[in-house]
Parts: sequence; C-alpha cells; structure tokens
Amino acid sequence: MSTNPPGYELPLRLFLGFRTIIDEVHAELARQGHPDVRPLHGFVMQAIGTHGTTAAELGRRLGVSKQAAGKTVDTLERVGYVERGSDPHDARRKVVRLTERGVDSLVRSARIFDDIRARWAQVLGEDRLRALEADLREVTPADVFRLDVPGWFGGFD
Amino acid sequence: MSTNPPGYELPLRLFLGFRTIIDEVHAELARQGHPDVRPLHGFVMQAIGTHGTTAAELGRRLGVSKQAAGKTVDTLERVGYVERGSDPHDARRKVVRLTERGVDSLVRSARIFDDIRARWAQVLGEDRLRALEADLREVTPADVFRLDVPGWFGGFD
DNA sequence: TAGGCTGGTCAACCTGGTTGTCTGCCATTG
DNA sequence: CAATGGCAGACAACCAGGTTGACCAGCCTA
Repeated sequence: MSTNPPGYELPLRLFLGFRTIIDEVHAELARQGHPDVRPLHGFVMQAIGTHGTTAAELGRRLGVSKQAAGKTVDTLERVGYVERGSDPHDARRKVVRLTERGVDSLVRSARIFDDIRARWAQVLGEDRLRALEADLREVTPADVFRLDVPGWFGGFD
Repeated sequence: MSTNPPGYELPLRLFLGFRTIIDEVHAELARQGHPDVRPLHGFVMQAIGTHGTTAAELGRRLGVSKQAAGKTVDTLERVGYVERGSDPHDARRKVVRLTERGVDSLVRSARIFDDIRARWAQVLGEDRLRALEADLREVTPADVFRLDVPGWFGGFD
C-alpha cells in the first residue's frame, strides 16, 4: 500500500481547478466583448436574477452587508450591466435590474462554462467527471447558492 | 442517458470544497492557539520556507509585487509569525524568517489538513478520494506552488 | 397617530492589491 | 578605479471590496 498524498494538496488542487476554470471563462468572456466583467460580478448578477432585487436583499442573499452590496451595484451600474429603477409601490426601494448587456454576459458565461466542462469530460471521460462531481457534492454543503462568495474574490484579472 | 449538470456547478463545487477545507483548518487552528492566522498567511509562510527569503523574492514566488509582499510581511511580523533580519553579505537585503510561532502554525496546519483528508476518505472511500485527486491533477497545472494565490484571498474570517 | 422596522446612503476605516518614485547598495564593465 | 546599471526596500497615492456606525425617509401596525 502506497502512502497518501499530503492533506494540503487536496485544497490546493480544488482551488487550482476552480481558478483555472474561472480564468478561462473570463478570458473567453473578454474575447467575446465583455472585458470588464470580474468573477465577482458574475455571481452578483446571478444573485440579482432576471426579476431584479434591491441592494439590501442582494446583501442578504450574498451574505454581505447592504452597504457592500450597494457598492458592488454601483460599479456594476457604472460598467453598464445593471440599472436602478424605483419601485412604484414602495418609495424606499430601488430595484436593481440586469440590463441587456448584463443578461448577455450571463448567457455567454453559461455557454462557456458548459464548453469547459465538455473539455474536462474529454480529458477525464464523462464517467469520471460525473464521479468527481458526485463526490464533491457529497462533501460540500448542499446549498450551492447561498455561499458568501464575495470577499473570496480579491481583485484579480 | 441522462443529461449533464450545468457547467457552472463544477467550479462552484470545487470552490465550495476548497472553502470548506480552509474554513475548517482555520477554525481548528484558532482553537489550537492561532486565532489570527489567515488563509493567506499560511500560503505566504509556506512560500517563505524554513530558509527565509526577502520580500522581493517572496513577491516573485507568489506572483505579486514586492510592495504587496512587503505589506504582508509587515502584518505577519506584527502578529509575530515572522521576523526580519539583515543580511551580513548584502546590506540591501532584509531576510524574512519564520519565528517559532510561525513554524508551529505550519506544523499544526499540516496535521489538520491530513485529518480533514482522512475524514473525506472516510466519507468517500480512500480509492474514490485518490481518484478525485488524480483527476484534479490531470486538469490543473502541474506546478502546485507558483500559483498567484494572493489576491484570491479577500478578507474572510 | 406614534413607534418601530426597513431601505438607501454617507463616512470612516481595514486589508490586500496596484503603479510610480526615490534612495541606497552592489557589481560589472570600460 | 570609477561610473553606470540593476536590484532591494520603503513611501505615497490609488483602487476594489469589505466592515461598522449613523442617519433620513418611507412604510406599517398597535
């Protein structure tokens, strides 16, 4: 029986895998006309969803303060991926909605993610990739969405 | 034949796996007397190594500017995990070395990483875990060390 | 109708990153 | 042997994202 790899390799590989995929997605996204979407933005836009939300609600979904969510919305607004409207039923709320450009970036991301997964499947074989996904599902929290991802995405290009 | 999971799930799971492990390590590290080591610090200390380095060299290893490396060394020094000495052979260089406390935190981390890997092995089975590691090795860059990890670690607790 | 909760915003501050500039020190080379 | 080029370190200004605290305005309910 051979010896096990050191325990620190596992998280490193997980991270490297994650980073590899994300970097590829954003390189391709840049090529497809979205050079200034940052990884964090994808998550945030995903959390905003097609229905739109408010900054406070967004903060709750993402697990950050409403102020932080507001700031992110500011920058997303500045680069043209979301817009703020007012709620006729509640003068306090300002509803954040994806612009066409925002939606376009999400659609393209989804396609690119699928392409990358397909490439992994070619390398590993579909069955092993599925096994990998299944194993990961077993050891990670079930709820994919409400991870407090922001804060994990420092500035990177 | 059933349909594939959407491509975005894979990076999410990889990230979640990574984050789960890292969070556990640091929670345990805090319990064992190292409450203010941050994930970034572990990587940096690993990169400093037992021989010590200079800030500029550290920056190159980690893929960040020497100024950024210097700042990190500052905070690591402030919390007592590294110390700066001078190089008798070269008055420009200030050698950064791990303190006993720094080494202790690394030793403990290594043990905790191994423990966590063992727990994953219990859940998945040693063979499936090995397969997972092997698969990840196949789709990630071979060089584990020179990843520009910093910048990916935003502040988190 | 008065209070309390909630949404948005402003301000101050932290961390970790960036670039640019400047000063010393070393080392090579004419 | 002196001068020039390159490297180490430090300082400053700036950026992104995050935090808390404070505050105002609007809604809703007792």
